[in-house]
Amino acid sequence: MSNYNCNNIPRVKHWYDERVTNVFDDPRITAVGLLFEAHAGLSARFNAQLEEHGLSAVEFEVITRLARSPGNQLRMTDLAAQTSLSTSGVTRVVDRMERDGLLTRRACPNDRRSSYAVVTASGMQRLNETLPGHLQMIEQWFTGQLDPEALAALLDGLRRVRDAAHPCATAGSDDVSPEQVAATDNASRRH
Amino acid sequence: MSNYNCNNIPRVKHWYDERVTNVFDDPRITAVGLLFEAHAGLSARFNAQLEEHGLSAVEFEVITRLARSPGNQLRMTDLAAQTSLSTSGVTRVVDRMERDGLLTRRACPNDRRSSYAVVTASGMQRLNETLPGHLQMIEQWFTGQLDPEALAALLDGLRRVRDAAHPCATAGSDDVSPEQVAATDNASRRH
DNA sequence: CAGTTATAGTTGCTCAAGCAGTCGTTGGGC
DNA sequence: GCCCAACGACTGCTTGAGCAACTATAACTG
Repeated sequence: MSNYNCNNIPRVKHWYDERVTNVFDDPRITAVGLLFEAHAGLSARFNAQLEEHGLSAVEFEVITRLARSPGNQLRMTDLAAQTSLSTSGVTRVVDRMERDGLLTRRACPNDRRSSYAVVTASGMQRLNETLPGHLQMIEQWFTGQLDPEALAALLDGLRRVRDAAHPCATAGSDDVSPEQVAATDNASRRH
Repeated sequence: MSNYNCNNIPRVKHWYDERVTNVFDDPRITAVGLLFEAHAGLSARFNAQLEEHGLSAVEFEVITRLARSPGNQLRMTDLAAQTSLSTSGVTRVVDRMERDGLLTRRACPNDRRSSYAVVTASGMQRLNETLPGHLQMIEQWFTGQLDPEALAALLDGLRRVRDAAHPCATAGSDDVSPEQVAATDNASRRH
């Protein structure tokens, strides 16, 4: 669904305010629609594949960000910062993932307030099982859809939009971005 | 937050599997990161502006899709199809918006199972208050960030990705897309 | 060193959303 | 005309997430 007729609307005029009835053709609206739909479509594909491996998008992002960090670990707060989850959100994801054996908590030696979330061997294994398929999905539905120049142009445009609109990601390192894959939804509320 | 250091990780090797430690540089990952972060950034900006007018992203999408439909109304099911909300989700959003006076339900004359969600005058007014600012946001954070050719290239790329990845939107009409603005999150689960 | 303030993480509460089940309605096959 | 499958909307239940309050620790200030 979601296809359907998607409204072959005859663009009727209304007594209220006829601006409203025409405004929807605005190229700006179309542009946003494209970006958002591309995102939604990719999310859907990715989620399906991740689910095959028993991971939600958020979990995948969490485990990914941990795995790429030194020692396969990150303090809860830093994890929150990277995942665009709130700290309480992180507490709970880590709860679930710890329960599932993918992660463990480890006390931070120099700061007794902090604790690390650490990927377990089992978590690494899960990630290794999941990643190749994930990359393949990206290739199949995204990067592989365009020839190199078109892709470069697309990424270039995206980068500029990202740099403008994304309140943070720009700050820390310049091309940090890799794999917001999960964030996506939540991100909205916080920045 | 979410900036922070975003990990200036020295890309340590681990005994588990060194693939994992390098894989994160993969350009495919970066590509997805850009798209998702651009989306997240724009969502955040848009949400902030919508909130000023007392609308959530979902509500904005709902009212927008209704307003652009003949008679400013749509059957609940069709609305669900267009918004990438489940039908029960639509029931509830419409509940809330009806409570807030933005929408009304109207019985469908020829099919007693169906009912229409209709935008009220107050709802139209709210939309009219909200839209100009919204368009301005799009301009400011998205389309205005790129010169015309770059924008065209970006949109072209997005369209191809969208057409490939978005399970539906392609079906009904070909450029239906306008304003998934809200969807974005949910979409994932359904397609 | 004492007292204050800031930080890290967790927990209670609320809310939005989906799924699955329900009820009424419709339409097709006989 | 009767029966049964399909459909449209709604409701109960569960889940995931954020906010705000709370606790313990750390850091600062005098």
